[in-house]
Amino acid sequence: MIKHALSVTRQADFAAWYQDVIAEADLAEESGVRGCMVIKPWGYGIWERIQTVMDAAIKDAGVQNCYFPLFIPLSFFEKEADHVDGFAKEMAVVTHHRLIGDGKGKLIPDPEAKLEEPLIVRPTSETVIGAAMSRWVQSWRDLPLKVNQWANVVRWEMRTRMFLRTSEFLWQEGHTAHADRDDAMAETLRALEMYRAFAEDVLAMPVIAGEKPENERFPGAVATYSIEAMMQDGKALQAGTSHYLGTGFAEAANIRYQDRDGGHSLCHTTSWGVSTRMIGGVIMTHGDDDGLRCPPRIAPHQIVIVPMLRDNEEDTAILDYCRSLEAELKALDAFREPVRVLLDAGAAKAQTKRWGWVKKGAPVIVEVGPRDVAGGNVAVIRRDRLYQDSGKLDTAFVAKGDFVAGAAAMLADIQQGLHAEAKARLDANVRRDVTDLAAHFGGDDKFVGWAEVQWSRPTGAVLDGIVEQLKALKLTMRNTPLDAAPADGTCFFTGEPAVERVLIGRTY
RNA sequence: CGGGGAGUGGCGCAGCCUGGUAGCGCAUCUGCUUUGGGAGCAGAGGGUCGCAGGUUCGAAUCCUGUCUCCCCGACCA
Repeated sequence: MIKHALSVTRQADFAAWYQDVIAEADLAEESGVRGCMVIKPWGYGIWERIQTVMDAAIKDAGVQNCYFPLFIPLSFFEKEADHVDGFAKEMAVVTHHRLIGDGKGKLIPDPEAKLEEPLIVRPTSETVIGAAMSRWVQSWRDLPLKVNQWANVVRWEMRTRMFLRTSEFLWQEGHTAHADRDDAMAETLRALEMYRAFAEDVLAMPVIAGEKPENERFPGAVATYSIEAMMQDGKALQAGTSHYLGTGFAEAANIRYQDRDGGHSLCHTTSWGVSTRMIGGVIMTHGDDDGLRCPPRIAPHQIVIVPMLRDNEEDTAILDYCRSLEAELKALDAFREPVRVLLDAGAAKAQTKRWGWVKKGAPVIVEVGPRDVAGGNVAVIRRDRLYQDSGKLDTAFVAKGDFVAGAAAMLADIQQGLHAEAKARLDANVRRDVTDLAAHFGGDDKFVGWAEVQWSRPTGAVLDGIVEQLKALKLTMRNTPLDAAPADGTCFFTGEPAVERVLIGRTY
């Protein structure tokens, strides 16, 4: 019987387990402000890694970073009807700019200081960036225009969950303007592919990229694409979105250009984003009953050295040995970056530190005690295979030089192994033989995955009916995978000839 | 917004029904003994019980009001 580091298992209560991982791995905590969290150093360190790698990919695509205001005038939203319809229910509004005492020891908004026009705390920035684009785009020579910002946004969600849906969250939002549909659509799909590759290669999180059905589109978009990841409980997580916005936003913000022939045309715009939700995805993709398993590429520390200090004269020798090990490891590259090493020489007990790093999911933990120093060894624990078959902690005692020589390859192996494990789970849980959704999703299986069915892509009332039918089973359509096999049968819902395949499942 | 739960040392909780000025575990500090699967023993410090009223000789406990957070649901880029 293995003694695990967490008190709740995934099998027993997945939701409680998720919250326990966040607490035990020191990723984040409740802030006392409704739906908002404090992201702690380890959690924020993961976000910084996501930012670093994603930012490089964004810049590689010729997109430039900018920063736009947190506050957006209400009138900006009113210009695009679908957009405001989609967000109206969840917008935080600033109405006053000053407080006064109410005479009872409390502060209240000063009625004299009411804003003439309310300001919205941005839920997304299409409108304010569109206003800038209308100034910046004059000629066909100004296109394409591609900007991105790293920012916080606020959406007043009814129900929040740490990382997955918080009232305030951190993200990047890319916004581009193009001369025509083809160029804008190419950009939309480029961003989608960037996200797919990022999720797979960096987060080790396999995803399915596809187009969202009409009812799941971003408010105001002509087409919305997503990457969908499967969590260990079989639910889907929308981990990134990319939208082709057509000319609607360009019309609302008056983004026009003069073409080669002297005529004026509306731009075609796109927007795309990923957020701190990705961290929730990493937790539910790679976490186990001992906490998080952090993929090496986003681990703030890839290798943590834990000296077994005992407050005696041996400590100096142990620390010297650890420092030389740290220096050797830091000189290495893994994934074409310097290896990130932490020598945890703090005052806590060695065992406490070890289990702390296990729960945080540091990919490799290296323990160094007096016996290792004497023998020139290190004791290595891989987070992706913590236990021997016997249930004992799997600590490998190897020569220090051998460990250093193989460290980069070990990190690559862990990264690859985590991906393979998650990919196998995704593949095994997408079912293409489902004939009865109620039976499949209503059975005793605790963690049902997704069903892929053929459909005729109906619209309007027929689509609404399907959505209602799925809703009764707590199901939604995730996306129509871009790389699915061509349709060759009839629609699961209407019986008409099918045109494509669509994924169905429960979602976060 | 509907349903449920919770606000008591840093954290997690008990006490409340049957009022008598607060207790436990973890953490912290000190000492000694330990040390490669989360140490043991002894001792110490730290809270006036979300907030505001009320009842009472006396309120964490009873009453009224109020605020906040969490969970489930509805909703949702």
